[in-house]
Amino acid sequence: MNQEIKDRFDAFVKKKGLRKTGQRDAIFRAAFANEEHFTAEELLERTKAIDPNTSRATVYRTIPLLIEAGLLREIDLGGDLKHYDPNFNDHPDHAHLICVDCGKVIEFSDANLQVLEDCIVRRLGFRPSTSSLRIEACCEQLRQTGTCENLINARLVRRKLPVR
Amino acid sequence: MNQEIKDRFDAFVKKKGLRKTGQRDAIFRAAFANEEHFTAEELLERTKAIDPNTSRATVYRTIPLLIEAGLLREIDLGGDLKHYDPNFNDHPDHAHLICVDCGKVIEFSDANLQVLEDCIVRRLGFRPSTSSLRIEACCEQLRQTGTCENLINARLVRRKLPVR
DNA sequence: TTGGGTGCAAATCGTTTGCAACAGA
DNA sequence: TCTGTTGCAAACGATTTGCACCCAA
Repeated sequence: MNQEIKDRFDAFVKKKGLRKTGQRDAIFRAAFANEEHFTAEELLERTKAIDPNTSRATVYRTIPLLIEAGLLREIDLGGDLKHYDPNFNDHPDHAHLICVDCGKVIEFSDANLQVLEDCIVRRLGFRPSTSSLRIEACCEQLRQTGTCENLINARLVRRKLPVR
Repeated sequence: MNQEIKDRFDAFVKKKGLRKTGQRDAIFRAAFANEEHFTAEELLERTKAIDPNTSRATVYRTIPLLIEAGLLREIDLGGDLKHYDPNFNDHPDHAHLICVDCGKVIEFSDANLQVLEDCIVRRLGFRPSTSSLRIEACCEQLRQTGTCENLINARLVRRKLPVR
C-alpha cells in the first residue's frame, strides 16, 4: 500500500469534515493493495479479507469518495460491469489496450498521444480536462502460437512507449 | 433514414435466418432517423412514435442485433446509462469530446490520431481492431460569456480536423 | 404449418437508500 | 454529546427472461 496516497486520502477525509473509520481504512487498503483493476464486488471481497465486518453498502459508499478525492478512476473495459483503476496516481496519463483474444489489459503511456490529444482539444476550442482511450486489439502471436509472451504471468501489464 | 444501411440490416437479418418484422423495421427507423445518440429507453420512445405496438422487450432484444450487424455502437458518454451511436457507418473513426460545462457532445475525426493509434498498437505487438476515445473538456467561451457559439442549436456537433 | 418473434409481467442483478444502532472527534 | 457512519434489508432501475400467443416464410 502506498503511504503517500493514503495520506492524501486521510487529508481529503479530514478536509471534508468526515471521519476516519476502520472500514474506510480497510477499503482503501484493499483498493490500493496492488495495481489490479476491480469491480465494486471484487473490492468488497478484497476488503472482507482485511476486515470481515465491512459491508457491501459501505464499499459502495466509499468508492465515490475515493473518486472525488482524485485517487481512483472509473474505467470502461467493455462488458457490463464498472471497473475501477487505482493506477492513475502513479501513471496519470495512461490508456488501456484490451486484447480481444485473451481479455487481458495493457496499460500504456505515449507522450505523442498526450500532445496530440491536447492539440485536438485546443483546435476544437476547448481546454483539456481528462481523456480516456480504450483500444481493442488482436494479439497475432497468441492466435498463431496459442500463447503470448507479453501476457504470461500477468493479468495487467504496463508499457511506456518512448518518443521517437 | 439511410436506405443503404437499411439494406445491410435486412441482408444481415436474412443471412442469420431471422425474420423481417414490422417491429424490427420500426426500431431500425427510430435508431437511424437522425444522428443523435440514444439510450435504450429513448429508442423505445422514438420507436413507439412510429409503431406504438412495439414493446420494451423487443427494443432490448433488437439493439444487440444492430450491434452484431455492425451498424450500431455502444459508446461511453460517462454517466450511468448506456448510450448508442448510429454514426459509425458514415464516420467510422470518429471520437467524442464531451463538454463538461454543458454536457454536449462533439464528434470529431482526426487523421493524425488514427495514424498514431495504429502505430501505438503495432508497437505494442498487436493488430488494431477498434478504439474508443472520449475526451472531457471545458469550454472557455461558455464559462466566460455564458454561451458557446459552437454548440448553439445542436445537441450534437461534428468536426473534421484537417491534417496540417 | 412451423419455428422464430412478440408482449407482458416476473425475475435478475448491480447499486442505492431508509433507518436504527454505532462510534469518531 | 453530537453527528457522521455503518449494517441490514428493502427499494430501485435498467435489463433480461419465461411463457403463451402471434405471424412471417
